[in-house]
Amino acid sequence: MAVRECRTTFVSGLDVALDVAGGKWKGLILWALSDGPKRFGQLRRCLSGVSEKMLIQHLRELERDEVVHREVHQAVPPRVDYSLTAFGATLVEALRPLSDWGTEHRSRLEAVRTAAARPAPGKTAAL
Amino acid sequence: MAVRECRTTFVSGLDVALDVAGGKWKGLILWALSDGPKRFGQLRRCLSGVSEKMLIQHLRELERDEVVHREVHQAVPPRVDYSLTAFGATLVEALRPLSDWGTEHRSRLEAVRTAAARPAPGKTAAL
DNA sequence: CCCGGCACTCACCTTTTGGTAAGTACCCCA
DNA sequence: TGGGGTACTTACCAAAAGGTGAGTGCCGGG
Repeated sequence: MAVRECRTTFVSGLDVALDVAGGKWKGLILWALSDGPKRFGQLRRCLSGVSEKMLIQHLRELERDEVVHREVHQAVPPRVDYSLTAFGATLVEALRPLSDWGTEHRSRLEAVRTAAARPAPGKTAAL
Repeated sequence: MAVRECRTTFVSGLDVALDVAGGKWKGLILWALSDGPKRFGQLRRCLSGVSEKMLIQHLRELERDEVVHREVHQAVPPRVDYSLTAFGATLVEALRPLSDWGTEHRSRLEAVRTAAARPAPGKTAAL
């Protein structure tokens, strides 16, 4: 009830976006698909380390959110193609600055965290 | 070993950035501080719903990553000011497009998810 | 004199997230 | 005949993230 200490408007935009793109593998999936449509098995091989369960789960969520399109080809061995929708492409674009930021500052962050992890390196921590 | 099915370069930029800004309240904290320095209690009131534990934990991580600055004023009632560093400001900028995207498409996403949540609205789901 | 606010810290618990491993149904190839 | 590839589903588990509530020391106000 105070005079307004802080801005509360907006706020949630980030939550919304991270709810869509915030899974462990979603960025990778989006990125892989921004290179062109891929089949399920292709994606699995691209995202080395991902389990089938997580890959499908994330793909289902991305499909529900209409950022990826799933197309089933009725064929002898099952064949499913995943691709970015136009909407998905806007998300990838919105993600890019953040990705660039991370790429640009990765080494700085690593250094800073390493330094923070060991309390007494050699010099006395002045304070 | 294949001819290269997909791009694996980069990738991690997003992971790095989300590791810094990806907590439940970090976006809110960053946003609140981008409006100007705040005291601990002020932040707590701004981010209604946050527990003290999470607020401190996130602030400590942001401080370690050098995106926020913590300044203790030796005073009769303890007084601590938190502010964005210049580095933190670059992160806020990188976050903005994503926040804008979320704000812009929130209602679309809500609609799509509501529709996906109820399998049979009125029409028989053919299949 | 006790209560509340300041800025925390700590122990414990629940929820969410991600991972493992197995099974399904079908087909081709050796 | 059976092993591998296709695209999944399911049950169970572990780890991480987040939340609750209490305690700390010091002070001013009612």
